[in-house]
Amino acid sequence: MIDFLPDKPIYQQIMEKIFGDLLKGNVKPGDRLPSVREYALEFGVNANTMQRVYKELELLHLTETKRGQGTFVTEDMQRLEELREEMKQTLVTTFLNQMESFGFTEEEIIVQLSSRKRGELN
Amino acid sequence: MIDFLPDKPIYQQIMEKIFGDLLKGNVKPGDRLPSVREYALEFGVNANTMQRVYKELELLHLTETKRGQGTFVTEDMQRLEELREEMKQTLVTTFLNQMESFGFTEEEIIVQLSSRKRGELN
Amino acid sequence: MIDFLPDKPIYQQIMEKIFGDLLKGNVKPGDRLPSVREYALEFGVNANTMQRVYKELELLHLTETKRGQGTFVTEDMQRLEELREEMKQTLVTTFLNQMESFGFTEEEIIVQLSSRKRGELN
Amino acid sequence: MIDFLPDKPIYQQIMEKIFGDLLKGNVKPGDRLPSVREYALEFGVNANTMQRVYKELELLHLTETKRGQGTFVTEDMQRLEELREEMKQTLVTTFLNQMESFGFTEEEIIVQLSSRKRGELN
DNA sequence: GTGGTCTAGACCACG
DNA sequence: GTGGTCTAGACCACT
Repeated sequence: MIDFLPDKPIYQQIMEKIFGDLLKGNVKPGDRLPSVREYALEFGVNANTMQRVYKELELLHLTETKRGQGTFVTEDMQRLEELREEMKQTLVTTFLNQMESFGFTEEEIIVQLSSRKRGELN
Repeated sequence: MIDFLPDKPIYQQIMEKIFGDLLKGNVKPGDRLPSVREYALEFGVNANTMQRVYKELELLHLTETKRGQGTFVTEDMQRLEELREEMKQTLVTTFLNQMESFGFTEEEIIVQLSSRKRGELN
Repeated sequence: MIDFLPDKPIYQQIMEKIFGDLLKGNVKPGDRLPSVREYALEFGVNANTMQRVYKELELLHLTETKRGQGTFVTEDMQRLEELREEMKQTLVTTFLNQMESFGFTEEEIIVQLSSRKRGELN
Repeated sequence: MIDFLPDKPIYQQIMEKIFGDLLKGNVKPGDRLPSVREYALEFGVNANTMQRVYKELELLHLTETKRGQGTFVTEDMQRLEELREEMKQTLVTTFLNQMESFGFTEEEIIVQLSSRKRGELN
C-alpha cells in the first residue's frame, strides 16, 4: 500500500504508546514509571532515545521527575483530560481534512467507517 | 498542540495534492501534466524536487512518461479506482487504529465526528 | 518485474526492427526502403526520429542513400553477414556476462534455456 | 561494434553490482551495508547518487533502513530467492526474444553459446 | 555518524 | 523543449 504516511520516529512511537497507556488508564496518576534504562531494555532501543521520550513527556506535563527517585505520572488529572480532549480533536480534524483533500464524500466516509467499526480494529 | 504529525517533505505534499486532483477529477485520465520545469516554477520548488514527485507518481502507475513529450495521467481508470479505494481504506483504518490506541471509545469517536462534520473542514 | 533494462529509445527500437527484417530476409539487398515520411507515419513517430534511424543505418553501411531517389538496402552481402555475426556474438557474450555477474551457474543457465526454448519465444 | 546497449546510468550499475553480490552470497542477509557516505567514497560517486541506489534497493525489498543506524540486507530469504528466479527468467527470456527478433536459429544460438562457454566469461 | 530532504546548476538523450 | 542523470554542498531528524 501507499505510504504517504511515513514511518514515525521511534521516540514518538514510544511516546504515543505511553500516552495511550495513560489515556486508557493502564497507568495511574502518581505511578512511578520504569527507569530510562529499564525501558530502553524493554523496547530494545538506545538509552538516548528513551531519554528523549521522557524529556518530551515532561514537556507535556504528563510526567514529573523527582531527583534520585525516578519519573512519575502527573497527578494533574485536569491536564490529562485536556490533552485527551486536544488529542481527540486533532485526530478527528486531521482525518476529516485528509479525507476531504482526497475528494471523499461525507457519505463515503460514513459508509467506510461503519463497515470498519464492526471489523477488527487492526 | 502536540505535533505527533511532523511536517511532511515537500515532494510528498505536492504528490498528495496532485493525487487529490486526480481523485477529485480535476485532472482527467490522458491529460498532459505541466512539465517538470513549469510545475517547479508554479510551486516555487526546485526542478529536482518536482522530478521526484513525478517519479513517485509514476511508480504508483498514476502517470506515464513519454520521452521528450511530457508526463501524462494514466488512462487506466481501474488503477485509479483501486488507488482511491486503497486510500480510503487506509485512511479510515489508520484513523480508527489511532483512536483506539489512545483509548477513545466508539461513542466518543462518533460524537466528535458529528460535531466536526458540521463545522469547517479546516 | 525489475527493470534493470531500461526502455530503449524509440529510434533504436526501430533500427533493430529494420535490422531484424534485413537479417531475416524480409527485406532484400537493393530494395528501396520507404521514405522517412512514410515510415514516420507508419510507426507514428516524429520525422526527426525517423531521420535519425536512417542516419544510423547508413553509418552502419546497412543502407545507401541515392539523392532524390530514396534509401536503399546495401547490396554488400559480406557487410551484412559481418554485422549478423557481430550481432550474434555480442548478444551471446552480453547474455553470459550478465548471467555470471548475477551468480547463475552454467547449469542453471542451461536448464533455464532448455525450458524456455520449448515455450513461446514471447 | 554497434552500441545497441547504451551506457547505463551509474546508479543502476552500482545497484546491479550489489544485487549480484547478494545473489552470489558475498553479502549475507542481515549484514549491515557500508554507509551511504562510505560507499560514495569507495565508488567515487556523489553521496546523492549512492542514496538513490539504496533507495531503489529498498523499493525492491532487498534492503531495510534503520534510522540513524544504517542500511541492512533483508533477512527475507524468500524474497531474495524470488528475485533471483525472476531475474533468471527475465534475462533468459529477453535473450531468446532478442535472438529470435534478429532471426537467429535455435541451432546458431546453441553453437554460439557452446563456443563461448568454454572461453572466458568476459 | 546515519539516512533523508532540498537546492542550484550542469549536462545529456530524446523527439 | 522534454525528462533523466549527476554533482556539490547545505541542512535536518534520528540514534
